[in-house]
Amino acid sequence: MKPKKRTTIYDIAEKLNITASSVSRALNNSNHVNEETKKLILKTAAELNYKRNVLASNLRKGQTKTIGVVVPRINQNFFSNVIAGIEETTYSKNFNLIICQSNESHEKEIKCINALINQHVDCIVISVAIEGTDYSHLQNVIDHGIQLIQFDRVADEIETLKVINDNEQATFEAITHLIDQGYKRIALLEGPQTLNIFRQRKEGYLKALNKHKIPVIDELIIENAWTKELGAEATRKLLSLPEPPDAIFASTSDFSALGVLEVATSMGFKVPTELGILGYANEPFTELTSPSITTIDQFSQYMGKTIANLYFQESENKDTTVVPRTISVKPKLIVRASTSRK
Amino acid sequence: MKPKKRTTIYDIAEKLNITASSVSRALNNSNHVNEETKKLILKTAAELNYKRNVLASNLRKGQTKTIGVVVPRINQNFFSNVIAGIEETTYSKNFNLIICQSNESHEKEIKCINALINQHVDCIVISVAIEGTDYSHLQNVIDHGIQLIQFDRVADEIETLKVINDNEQATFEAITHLIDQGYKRIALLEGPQTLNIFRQRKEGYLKALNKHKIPVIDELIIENAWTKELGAEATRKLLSLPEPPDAIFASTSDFSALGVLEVATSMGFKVPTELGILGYANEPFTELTSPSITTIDQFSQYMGKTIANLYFQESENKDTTVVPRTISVKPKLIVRASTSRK
DNA sequence: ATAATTTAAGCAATCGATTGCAGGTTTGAA
DNA sequence: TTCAAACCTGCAATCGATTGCTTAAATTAT
Repeated sequence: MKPKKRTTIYDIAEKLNITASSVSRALNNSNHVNEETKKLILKTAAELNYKRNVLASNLRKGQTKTIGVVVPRINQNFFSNVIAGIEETTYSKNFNLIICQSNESHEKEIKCINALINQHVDCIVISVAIEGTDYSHLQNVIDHGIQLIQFDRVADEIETLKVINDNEQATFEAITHLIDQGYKRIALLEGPQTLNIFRQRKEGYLKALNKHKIPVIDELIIENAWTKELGAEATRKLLSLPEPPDAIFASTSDFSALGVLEVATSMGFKVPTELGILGYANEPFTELTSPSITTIDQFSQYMGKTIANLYFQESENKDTTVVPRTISVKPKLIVRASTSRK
Repeated sequence: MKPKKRTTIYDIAEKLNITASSVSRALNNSNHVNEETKKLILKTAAELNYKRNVLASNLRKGQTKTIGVVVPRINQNFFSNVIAGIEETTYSKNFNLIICQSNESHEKEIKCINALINQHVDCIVISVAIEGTDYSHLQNVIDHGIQLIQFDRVADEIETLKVINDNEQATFEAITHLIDQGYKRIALLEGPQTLNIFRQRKEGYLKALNKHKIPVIDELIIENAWTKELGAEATRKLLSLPEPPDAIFASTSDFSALGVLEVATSMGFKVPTELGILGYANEPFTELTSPSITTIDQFSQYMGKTIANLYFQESENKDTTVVPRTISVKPKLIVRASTSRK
């Protein structure tokens, strides 16, 4: 690579026989520069193909106009939609986004966070990995004076702005729907209980059963079934029980629900008549399976926009300190064929 | 937000009564520092929760260890997989990724590129938007001495490193497969011919027909059918013809093929017996539709890794200038139910 | 015509880390 | 014992943009 020398404000200054200060002021549209010279500077800058060195600028200003986002997986529909939502707002505010994925690894999550702190981003938005129970790296973000916003999967004990789904309520409604459809033995595939979202979903499940006086059967609750493969495995076990369930709620994801559907089909269970299936997240594919899968939409893009707006609101009133608070978005049950037997 | 003062090397230096130079050297593990002091410095740095200011460091070094990626859409399977592939390599090399999406808008693509130039990224990886025919913004990247790597959708006239699919060959094989299955009137949904990939796919289509002496019928070639909606619309038109096609190749994407499938099904055409459907990109959902959709896999993650490796190879031999060249990855036909009628 | 004010532009320090050069000390070889 | 090599460490400049302060010039008010 040719080490092409880039144009700096000094080059422009030299060419016009003025100082870099004036060039800088002109480029920042300060009104402490003569209109004529300003025009001349702008014109020369364009001619020389000048591009501001943001490194220098940011170093001086102590602000990078950059938001870092850490998600478990970029290519999971929910997360990519949240990112799209964030981007919509940040783009209009001329902010940059640095996107990192933790791949569900705690160790990598920490590395990402540290990289973002090093980068002096103005804000970090995170949904934590499945792994890990220690969140001192998040505290560290705060200690460095960086605004932290958690979403979806949040560490309760770290007090920050949080944007979450009302998982419990959504699950409650979903299970109620299953009961309405006449399902009586409803199994739950649960995610790691270290994560708030999975605890809340379980809670919604239990409350719905309780309300309808349906007994909670331990063998119908399967831990850690949060991938397609684990969902499939769990289903194989469940459907081989002497008294198998007549519905399975894959509380962790639609991927898990997909695993359920495939195993159920291959084992000859008719969906939805003999087995109801309910997923979570409204991945696009849930519409395409046969039968299509009932699921819960999280308004992911809207969540992203909410997150970004929250940041800009807060950063505007610098004087007052940030009050940790939680914004809860109510998800929506999307009823499809896999649970419609009436 | 509290404007917490961050620890700098000067703070460490002051505390230990040495100079910042030594601290810097110790932190960079230079061997020009006494082992004992080095240890002491590292210990103190950890105690003070020191985080290197990459802005300052990069400014000084003129290198950011950051690669910028510009894609039309982050949440399209092909692109998110390429990104995942890139990330795998860059992560291991301790490089950062800044990901931008153009949303298929030329104007936004230019803004992204300029933002990345401002950020002084070391390399820009891009797959261009559907919109646009002027690629001076890419030339501009090169003029700023930034390594540019194009992939998939490339601007032929800009000489850079390129990583592409052999679209023509892949299409040729796909169409040959259709012919083998006995399809005779094969329609083509083509993408904007401004993009190389769509031109190549059309070329493969034409060559395959020619080779088998099948006449090319103009009314079976539909321009600009590159979204699900446009694919659906095109299909409605095609299947209403006096002599409708018996197969449709959605050369633009699986989304388009999905539109074809939905319309065909709703119009009562049996797939694959009465109508064969072929997509492009091997989106995960193609496996889930009924019938499942035959498509072409592009080894997207592998492409991503190839791109990143290419960059690191090139950056290692700084002395020699980069020779523009093209690496072609051969995609693979995935035969599924939607074209299997034998 | 002179003082007061406004406007324009320069000077120089600053952000934090890096690094070539130089000075000083220690070690080892002759 | 003397000199060279090896090893540490400090000094000061540098990366490029920004900005408070100052000075000079131009404009307005008195």
